[in-house]
Parts: sequence; C-alpha cells; structure tokens
Amino acid sequence: MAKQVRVRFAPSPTGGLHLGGVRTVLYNYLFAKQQGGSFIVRIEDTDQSRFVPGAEEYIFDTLEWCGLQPDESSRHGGAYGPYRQSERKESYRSYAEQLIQKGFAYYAFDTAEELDAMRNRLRTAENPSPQYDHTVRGQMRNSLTLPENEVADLLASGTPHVIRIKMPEDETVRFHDLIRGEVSFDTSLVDDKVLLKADGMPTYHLAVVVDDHLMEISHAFRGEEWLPSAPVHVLLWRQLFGEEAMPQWAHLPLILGPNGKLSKRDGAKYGFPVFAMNWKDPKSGEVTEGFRERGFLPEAFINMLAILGWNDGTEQEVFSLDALIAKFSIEKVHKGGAKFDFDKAKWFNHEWIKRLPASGYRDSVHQLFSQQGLEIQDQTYFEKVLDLVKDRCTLLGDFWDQSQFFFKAPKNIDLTPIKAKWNEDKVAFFHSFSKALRSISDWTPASLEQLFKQLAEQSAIKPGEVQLPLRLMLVGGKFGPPVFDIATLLGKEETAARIEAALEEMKDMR
RNA sequence: GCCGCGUUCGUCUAAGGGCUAGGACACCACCCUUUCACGGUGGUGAUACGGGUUCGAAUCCCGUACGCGGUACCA
Repeated sequence: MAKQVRVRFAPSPTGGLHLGGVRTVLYNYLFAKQQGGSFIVRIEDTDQSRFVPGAEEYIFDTLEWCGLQPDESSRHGGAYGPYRQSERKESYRSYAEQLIQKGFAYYAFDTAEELDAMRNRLRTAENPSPQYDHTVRGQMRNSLTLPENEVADLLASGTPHVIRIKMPEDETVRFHDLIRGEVSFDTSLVDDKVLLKADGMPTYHLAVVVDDHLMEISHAFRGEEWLPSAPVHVLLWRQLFGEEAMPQWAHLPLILGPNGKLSKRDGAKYGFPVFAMNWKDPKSGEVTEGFRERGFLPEAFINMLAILGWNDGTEQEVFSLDALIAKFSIEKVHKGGAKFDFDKAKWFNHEWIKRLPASGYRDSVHQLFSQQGLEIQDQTYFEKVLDLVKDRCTLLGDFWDQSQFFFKAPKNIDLTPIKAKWNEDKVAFFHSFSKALRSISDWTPASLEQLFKQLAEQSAIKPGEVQLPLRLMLVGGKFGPPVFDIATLLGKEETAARIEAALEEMKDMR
C-alpha cells in the first residue's frame, strides 16, 4: 500500500520570496502534479522575532502570479491544517517530552550568558565556533548533569529552559537523497540542537519532522543549506515515528549570485531582480524590485527557474508549466549550484513574448500604458499592434517604446537622417502619395508598397530614398516594424494625416 | 578550524567507459532587411590538477586544489 504523494513547501515569512525559494516551490509543485499527489504550503513562523507582517500574503500572491496554487494552505485551508506553525504550537511539546522519556533528548537550563561563557572559554583558532555537543553537555546545566529532584524543582518553578536532542556519540547516520544518492554523517560531530525553545515554540528541526509526519508528507524537497542538519531530522524520525515512514529527501542545489549564494544585495548591486514580485519591507520601507514589475511574464519566469538546475536530457529549453509537469524528474536535478544569469532570463522572456498570442499579456501591457497616461480604446487594434511589434520586445516595458506611436502621432520627428538629401521632388512625391492613399481599394501592406513604388518611379525617385522619410513621418524615428505594416494598421486617414502634418513641419527644412 | 556538498566553454548545460566533447545565453563575422529587430549561416571558447583501474576515462576509485553551504533558543 503505497503512501499517497504529498509534498510541501514551507517558507518562513521573514521577507520576500527570492529565486531559490520560488524554484523550491516549483520543483515541489511539478513533482506533486506529475505524481497526481497534492501540494501543500505550510508557513514556518516559529521565530516570532523575525516575523514580518505582510510577508505571508506576499508569498501567496507570488505563488498565484506564478500559477503555482497549493491544494492546501493557510490561505485556502484543507484537511491537514492549521498550516501556520505558530497555530500548532501546543502539539510540539509533547513530542519533545516523548523524546526525553526515551532518552533521546534532555532539558537544558543554561542561560544565554552561560552559553556565551562556554563558547568563549572553548573558542580557539582551531575551533572558532564551539558547539553544545557530547563533549560539553556534561559540564552544562541540564537534566543530564543535575540531580533529578533539582530538575523537577526547576521545571516546577517555571525556570526558562529548552529541550535539546541528545546526539549519539559514535554512530553514522546514512540516508538516501533523491538527487545526491547516499549521504552520511558522523553523529559525534553533530551538536545537540535545540528542539523546543524557551518560549515553547519548536525550532525548525522539531517542527519539520512533526509536521511532515502529521501532514503525511511523502517527499521533502528543500535547499541544500539544509543538508548539514539532515542527520538531526533523520534521527528524530527514527526515534519518534520510525524511519520507514520518513519522507524521501531531496536537497536542491543553491542558486548563486555573482559571488556566492544569491542575495537581495546582489540584485541591487548588479541591477537585476531577485524576487518574483516587488517586495516592500514594512519596517524599513525599502522596496526590492520583482521580475513581474521588471516586465517578465510568469511563463518565462517559471521556465527560466526550472531550467536553472534541471533539464530533461534533451536540448529543449522552452517549456510551458504543463510541459514541465510532464517532463520533470527529481533525479535529473543537478547537484551543483547554478549561477544566475540575467541575460539568459531575459532571453526566456523574449521567447515567451514571441510565442504567446498578444492576448496572453495584453492586460499587463495595458496597465503599463495606463501608467504612461495612455488609455486603449480599441482592444482588437491593440492586440494587432502588440502582435506586430512583439519580435522586438524583450521585456513588457519595451512595448511602450515599440508601439506608442500607433496610438498617438509622434511629437518630435528626428529629421537628421534625411536632412541632407531632402528636396522639392520628394515633397511633391509625398503630397501625391498621401492623396493617392485615399483612392486605394485594397488596404494591405503589399498593395500599399506597390503604390508607393509605382509613384516613386513616376517621380523618378528611387523607392529606397523615400522609404526612410516615410518611416520618420509615421513614427518619428528610425525604429519600428516594416513601414507598410505600420501604415496599414494606422489606416488611410491617419497615415495621410501624419504625412501632411510632417510635410508641414518640414517646410522650412532644406 | 571542523563537517558536508560540489567542480565540463565567460554563464546555464548535454554526453552516466567508446565517433572531431553537443546545445543555449552572451560575444564576433557574414546573409536577409534601404529603420530597428526577428530569422539564417559560421566563428572564438570547456572536461580544475595529480595519480590509479581499463584495450579505452569528462564519465569509475584515491589524493590535492578551488568553490559553496553549515557550524544559533534563524529558518
């Protein structure tokens, strides 16, 4: 009887969700969907001091934008709630006490000062960070060293204390990692981690094991930074629930910045986003830019993240979410960390802009245009314009530069490229062209071009010589899609009007 | 320091004993295009180092170097 696949992602609400976090959700999500299992999001807010208001909402908003909706979460509810660890607080203590009874944990009454003193006393050049482990626990104030009645008194009088795991002295903990294979640790080198804090909240170590058990998690994927504490979790599983029921682990490689683990600072320093969406720290008021606001499509963002650390063994790089679900395999996730490359990220966005129909991002661009003070009246026209210019757009913001002239005549025309060769013949040509436009019956780029060339030849002008001027008249500069495509979309009246207006403005040139 | 995990073009990666180590981004050149792009063709460019095992190693083993992570009553 196989356990149903149930994966979870457990962010801590201490700030924005960075690339590594979103990728962890993504891989969890892909795996769950592929296996027909469920995907739940649990909030790890056991550290009350670092809790940032609004961060939880931000996390769910991010997941929503990315299209990675959890089946169960503190936002949507479900069968395994509550999904906020602070609301599960009461259940953890009994597990910790159960461990003490079995001799796998103990009470520790050491104050912060006593811990500092121990560390200062033991600190040497060879041992810069002394641990609370089997070598020192015999000298500390805990239920291993204190007489039983004294421990009982301390407990009864409500003395602040924590519960620590009692690491075995000479064991090798082995476990299988879906990505790395067999991993092993010598327990005598692992410290006695705190399981339950003085405020009654569990640490991550206890909480993750208890919650994964209670929520019947079958697979636990998390960042590589958790690998060193994995032996603690494996031991806890053995002692509490039996190793057979333990989820399968997979430790995902880190996403690196230009130097080391990608940080918020890297984004500011090198000019690229590290969060999916804008994040405003409520305390400092500092805003960290997001990919969404930078002009990324969620499809591209997800695609780029998936590829940063995984591929299906072929040369395919562009995947939709559905394709990712179909092709993903946790075994093919890479072992080594990957350095984030913003150029490649932009390439993915460009690809998705080209591939998606304009309707896929029309609303986002519309919003951008509104911010520029431009309101779109005709949706059909709008989409046609977007489809025409999309090849030239890497970020959504590029649509403004590439297409604003479709909605309003250019204010300033840059005449320098044609100034030298401008003459009366050309003026006459454009007058006759704008007049001839009105009589054209087949309003297509091809017939427009034909008319243009015909007229040019009649005026003994090379069509190439007047093509750039026409572009300048219509859009204001040396940019944009093919001129006749522009004119076609602009319509007869507007095209003619822009030519006449430009001619008027160019009167005193020459 | 100790522990752990890694290491193929500048970057992301393919090739899990066997053709001239393949692709993508970036860069360069040419073609297409009388704008800018898209597109097309080609180019520069990598198996960290040293030992083994083998007829044969990027691939397996050992060592070294380097990188990253962890070493909290943070997650």
